[in-house]
Amino acid sequence: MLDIKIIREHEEVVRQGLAARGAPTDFLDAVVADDRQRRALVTEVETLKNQRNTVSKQIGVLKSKGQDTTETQKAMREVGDLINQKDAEVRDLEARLKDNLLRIPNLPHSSLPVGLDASANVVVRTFGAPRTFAFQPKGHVDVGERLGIFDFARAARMTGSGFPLFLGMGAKLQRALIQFMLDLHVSEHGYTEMLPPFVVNTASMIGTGQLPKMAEDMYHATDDLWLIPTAEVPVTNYYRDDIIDRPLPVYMTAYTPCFRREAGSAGKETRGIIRVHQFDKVEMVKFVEPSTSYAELETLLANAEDVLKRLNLHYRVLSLCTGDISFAAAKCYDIELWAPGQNAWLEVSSCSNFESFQARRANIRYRRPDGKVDFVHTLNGSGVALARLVVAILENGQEADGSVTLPDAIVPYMGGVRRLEAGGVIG
RNA sequence: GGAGAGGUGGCCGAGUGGUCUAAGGCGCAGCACUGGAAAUGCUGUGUGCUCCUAAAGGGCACCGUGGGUUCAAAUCCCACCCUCUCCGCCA
Repeated sequence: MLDIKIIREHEEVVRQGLAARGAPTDFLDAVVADDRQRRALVTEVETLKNQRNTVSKQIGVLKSKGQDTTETQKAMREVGDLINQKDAEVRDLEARLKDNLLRIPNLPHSSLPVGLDASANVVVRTFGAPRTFAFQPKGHVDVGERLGIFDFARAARMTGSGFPLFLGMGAKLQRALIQFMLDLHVSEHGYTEMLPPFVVNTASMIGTGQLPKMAEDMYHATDDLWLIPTAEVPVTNYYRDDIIDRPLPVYMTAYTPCFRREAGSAGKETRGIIRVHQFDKVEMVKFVEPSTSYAELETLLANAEDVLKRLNLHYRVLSLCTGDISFAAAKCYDIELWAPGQNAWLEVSSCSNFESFQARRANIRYRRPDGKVDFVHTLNGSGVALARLVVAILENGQEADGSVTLPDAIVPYMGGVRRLEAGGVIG
C-alpha cells in the first residue's frame, strides 16, 4: 500500500511510477478524489462531535445541580443524528478509499530497467556453463518416469492434474533438498527457522498483497481461510500489527508447501512439474531498517544464489524491468536455472524488496533510535523453489543409461546416495 | 464440541453511566542530589486521523473486534474473535 500522504503531495511522481509499470491509473484517480472529499467530511463531523462532547459535559454539571436539561438534550439528539449520518458517509468513503488504495501496486525503484514486458529484463550475471551432452538430453518427465520417482497419473486420480506425487528416491530427494537449504540458511546465512501454518486468514493475505487483487489465483477454504501461495505470507505476517521487539535486521526462513490455482494459465507447461498447483519451497524473509533495504536485497540474492552454486547448477540472474515486477515489489531479481531437457531457463527464485509497501498494509513497525515508530522494509526471496530445482537436477544430471548423478552437496542428505537408477541406487 | 473465567497504555493493574483529561505501580528518558554510582526526589513518557503555509497549538478517535442504547459508554445490551481452566473427542 502506498502512503496516502505521498499520493497527496507527490501525485505526479506516483503517476510516473504507475506509467512505468504499465499499470492503469483509475484506482489512483478514485483515491485522489475520495481523499479530498473525506478530509472535508471529517472536518465537518469532528466539529459536530466537539460540540456534542462539550454540551454533554455541561449537561452532566447542570443535572448535578438539579437543573432541567430537557431542551438541550433534545437539541443534542438532533446533532447526534446528524453525526451518525455523516459518520456513515465517512465510513463508506473510507472503505472505498482503502479498497482502491489496496489495488494500487508499488512504485518501481529508480534502478530498474525500463520496459513493459519481460523482453526488457536485464541479465545481471550468469554462473557456470551449460553441460554438453554426448546424447540428446531428455525432459525431466521422461527421466523421472524411467526412475520411478513420480506418479502423476495416480496423483491426478486422487486429487487432480497439476498436483505432483513423488515416490521413493524422488520423495527422499525433495526432503533432502529442503533440509539442505534450511541448514544452509540457518547455519551459514544467519536466518531463524520457522515452521508456520500452511493456511492463513484474509487479513494476512491482504497484508502481503495477494488480496484483494489476486483472489482468483488462490485456494480459498472454508472458515474463510486461504491456502498459502508462498511461505512469504505467514512469515511476513508473523509481525503483522506489531512493533518488532528484536533488533533489526530480522532474518527468517521457512519451508512450506505452496498452493497456486494458476488461473488463466491453463495449457501452459502442463506436462511435468514446471507449473503445478502445489510445490515445495524454502523461503527467506527479512525485516530491515529502511535505509539498508537495498543492500539487504543484494545479500538476500547472494543467499539464494549460494544454494545453486553449492549444487553446481548453471543459472543466471535477471533484474526485472518496471513492467515485469510483481504487484508489491519495488525491485526484483529472478534467478533462472538452465534445464537442458527443456532447452529453457526455469525461474526458481524471485528476490524482492517491497520497501514499506507490505509493512504499511500489514502494519509492521519498529522503534527507531530516536524513539519514534516507523514502518520497516520487508524483503523476501525463494531459497529456492523445489519442483523446478528437481527438474534442473534431473535434466542436468542425466546419463545416457537413464540414471541421474546427484550434486555432491546433496549426497550427505541422501544417506550417501550419489546416483539415482531405475529399480535401485548406486551408493 | 460443552461449561466457566478473562481480554484496559511498553508491562502489571484499578476502574460497573457524567472533570476518565484512564488511578497506582513497574519500566524508560531528562533533571536534581553525588567525587562517581546506588537509593531518593521532581518532571516527562501511547497510536492514528484532522485543522493550521510551517512551527507552536487546537480538535476527533482509540480500553479484544464490530454493531447498538444514551445528551453522554472502558463502564449497559447484542454478535463475533482470542487466551486461560475443567470436561468430552482425538494423533
